[in-house]
Amino acid sequence: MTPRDVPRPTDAELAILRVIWRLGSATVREIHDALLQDQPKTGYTTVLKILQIMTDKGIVVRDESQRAHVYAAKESEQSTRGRLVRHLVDRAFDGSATALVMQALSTKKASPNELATIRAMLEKIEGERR
Amino acid sequence: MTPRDVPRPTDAELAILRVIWRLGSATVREIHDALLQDQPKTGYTTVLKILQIMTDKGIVVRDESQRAHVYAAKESEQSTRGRLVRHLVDRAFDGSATALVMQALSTKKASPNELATIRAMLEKIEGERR
DNA sequence: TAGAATCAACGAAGAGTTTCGTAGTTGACG
DNA sequence: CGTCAACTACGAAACTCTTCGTTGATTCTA
Repeated sequence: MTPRDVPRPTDAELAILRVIWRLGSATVREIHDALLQDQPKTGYTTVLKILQIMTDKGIVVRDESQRAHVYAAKESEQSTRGRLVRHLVDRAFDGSATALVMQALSTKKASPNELATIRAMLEKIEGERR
Repeated sequence: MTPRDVPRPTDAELAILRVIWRLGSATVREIHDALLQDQPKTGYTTVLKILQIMTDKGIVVRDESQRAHVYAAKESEQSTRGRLVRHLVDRAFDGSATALVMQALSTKKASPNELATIRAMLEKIEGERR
């Protein structure tokens, strides 16, 4: 029940997770095909193996009712992203999420639209504060 | 000259790097002592070994003029943080730094002071845009 | 129904990470 | 000058990650 015991996904696992999140759930074949659209050519059995490992780790759940097993993510994309951010903040930003935000803002240029989104988020937070 | 060939630091390497950044430069003994202040008890030779590996990787440079070698970071904290953020953005946020900013803002509560800092950064970016 | 295609499972190899014990060297000091 | 402390170097062990070949079972199809 606690998402704490789900380990952070590795890079290869995260690439697979992103496909699953996008599709909702998927078979090995579907994931493999989706990954082929991107740069790296990953073998079918490699994807299968990683999914089996992820099942052992509890990162995904497997529906075996069909011959082609269907995999789904156990944790939401939002929640996983949160854990990854928290880990980076702790490892490299002395626990300061603000420092990471500053870094991210200065690194990449955001569109006016995105800036407005961030601004709205700031106001929402400030609104909750008072 | 290009910072591109410097690999991203691993977790253990990053812990050491943070000490070096804080002190400017340091010997193995100084780093080891500093790390003992934190939770994990790491052996002296472990720290030494990782520093040797980091030297091979080009993450740090070593001054061997003294018996106790003095290590310094090759890349600034700012620059390394930038690379770590970029990596996470690419891996987990579809390349959208804004999405990561939103995630970081919603995850952690920032103080009014920090919010003001972020707001100032936003205005600076918007100022540059026009 | 026989052969082809598809699938999961398994094992193993190779690379990278982290840990630390041991050995050998250098310098300080009584 | 001999001993002790501090230091670097080396290598190995344990572990994880990633990759893929092989095997055997199931399903499709000509």
